Amino acid sequence: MAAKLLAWYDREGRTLPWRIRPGAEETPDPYKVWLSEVMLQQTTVKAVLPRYGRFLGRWPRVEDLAAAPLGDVLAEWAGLGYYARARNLHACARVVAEEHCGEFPSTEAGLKKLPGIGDYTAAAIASIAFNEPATPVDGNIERVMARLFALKTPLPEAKPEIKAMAASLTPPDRPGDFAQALMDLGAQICTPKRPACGLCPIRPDCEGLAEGLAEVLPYKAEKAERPTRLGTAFLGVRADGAVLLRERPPKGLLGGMLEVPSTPWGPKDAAEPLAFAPLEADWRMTVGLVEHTFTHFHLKLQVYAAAVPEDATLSEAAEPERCRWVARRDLASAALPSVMRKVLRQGLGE
DNA sequence: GACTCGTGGGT
DNA sequence: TACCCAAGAGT
Repeated sequence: MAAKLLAWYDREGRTLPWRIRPGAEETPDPYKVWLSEVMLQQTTVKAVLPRYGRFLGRWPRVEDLAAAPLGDVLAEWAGLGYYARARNLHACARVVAEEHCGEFPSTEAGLKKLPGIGDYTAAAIASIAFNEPATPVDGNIERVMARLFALKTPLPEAKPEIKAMAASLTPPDRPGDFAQALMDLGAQICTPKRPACGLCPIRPDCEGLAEGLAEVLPYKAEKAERPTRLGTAFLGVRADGAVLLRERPPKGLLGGMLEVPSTPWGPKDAAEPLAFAPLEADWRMTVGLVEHTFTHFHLKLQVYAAAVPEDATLSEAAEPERCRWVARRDLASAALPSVMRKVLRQGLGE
């Protein structure tokens, strides 16, 4: 099975900037493997491609990343989502630079001690960058294994079983290529919907296909429904065009990123939203409603706007020590998450 | 084990 | 439209 899959991978595998082509002389750079793996966590290859190049160009070595201010890293990450990844990436770079002389640990166990590196990423780096006999299991590999073995146990209950199956198939000589081959198979052939079984190199081995279940596996536990949260945001604009923004607390949702100041987001609107305004002004509801969907809730943000004088005093309710005026031309490169870019786009016109 | 934590694209 | 889903980690 592994041999057939590897032969397919050598022939049909994707060419990606962080990947060394099978058979090449070059040896993988653990820094690049790590960076790509963290960026790819729950994120599509398409979304990562342009960001990976920018990131690497700005911070070519782990020491460069370690020396950067966190705010710069968050700004570069803006729009990619799951911002704890960027915070952990930065923390991890500092640990590697300062405590490991700039060299990543080569074992799965050593890697897993680092911030932002969990089961999957530790096994991925160990196998891909260091040729260690580790078996990463991502969503693709879960799907491929569930189908290959016609596994009817639903996820996430099936995870230990799947890990054992994948480990039993991993060839000792090419663990990293095998993992990447499974991931490419999952991304290109063994897709979640309408898998291209006719093109699959391991079709004869697939018990799921034999049982007519390839398309419906893996089974999954039902997920909770998403509630809706409401809030009111205050877009203050100075005569020179600068916008009032605020840094969010360092952890939690959008931690460390910039936001348009707002009321807390709750199941109901604040009774007196204006009590949360960052300053006294003629707030008007001209912008309207901005809607955004996060992983586990929908947000409906009512946006007020006001022209603000140069000498306006920030109110204590807005926590002025976290506030700053940002020039219009600096917005593009600021640490603004997508939901806040949506607010600005709608509020500043376009 | 169950939550929290983003975003954009595909169906 | 309303889901589903993507090279998951931390608590």
